[in-house]
Amino acid sequence: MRIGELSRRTGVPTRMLRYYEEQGLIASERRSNGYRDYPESAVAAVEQIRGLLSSGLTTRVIRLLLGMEGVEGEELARTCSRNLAESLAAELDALEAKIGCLTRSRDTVREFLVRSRHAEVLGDAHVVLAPVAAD
Amino acid sequence: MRIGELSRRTGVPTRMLRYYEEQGLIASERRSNGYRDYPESAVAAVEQIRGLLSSGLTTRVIRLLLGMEGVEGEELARTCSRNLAESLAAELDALEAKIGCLTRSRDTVREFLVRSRHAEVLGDAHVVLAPVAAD
DNA sequence: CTTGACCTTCACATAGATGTCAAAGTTTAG
DNA sequence: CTAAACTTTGACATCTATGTGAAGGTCAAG
Repeated sequence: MRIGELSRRTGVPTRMLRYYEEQGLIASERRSNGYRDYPESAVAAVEQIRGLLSSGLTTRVIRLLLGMEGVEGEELARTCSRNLAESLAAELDALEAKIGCLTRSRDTVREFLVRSRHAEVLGDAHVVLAPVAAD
Repeated sequence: MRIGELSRRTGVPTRMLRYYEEQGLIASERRSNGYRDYPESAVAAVEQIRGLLSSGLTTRVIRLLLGMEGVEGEELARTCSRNLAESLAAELDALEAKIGCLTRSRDTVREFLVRSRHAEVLGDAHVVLAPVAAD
């Protein structure tokens, strides 16, 4: 698909799609006329990138992460140097920290809303999932 | 404590501590000479702020979140307008999305490292916590 | 053939968090 | 008293992701 469609389907401006490509986060073929051509899978890829960016990861780190999806067996041992492994271990710790931090805040917000007399605004999922101990 | 100590204990530059105050994220008393004076609790507060910032939240949202910690009962009903509740519900969804996204990436990285012959770089926690199905 | 909706690259501007430095007051050690 | 180590405010720079617009090529519909 061309960039316009990818943009429509993901809600991401074309400007950003080109930027992500420049940063090595997504790839595209070129048609004879120079237009970019994306595979169907680009939609999911872009959505993931957006999620990670909005979670505070930089394009550099995201490139790192994307670089190791789908790598297996022989390939894996070859491409994963000791040094890369250490970088990744550090990133792993950073990810855990972020997850913990966001989770605590999520619980705070959820609880606040439940107790606020405005629980109506909560999607059904929340009220059911959080059997808050009675006051 | 004064700003220098808070900075040393949190690893956050004084420049940033003043910025967080300007953004309404932390508060401080002033000594007779004009120096800022922070309570012990500021250390934890700053650490939380750092975590949230590194997770992609803006100071605006963080201010929102911090504004509702420790609010209870009567106070709560009064301060939580319908409108605020809706903002918070939206933030809650955004938080869930980020958590999901980061969690998926964390699992990818962890699994990658486990399979990479470089599991040594993993803190003990990981290997134990993730009983990965054997190949 | 022209118009409108695409696409290309390139450049410049903005916003938010952060770095860095300057000028000046305060406090403590020597 | 003076020097060193704090503190204050304020200005200006930087980085990253993003907005915006210009100048021009491509293509399908009329």
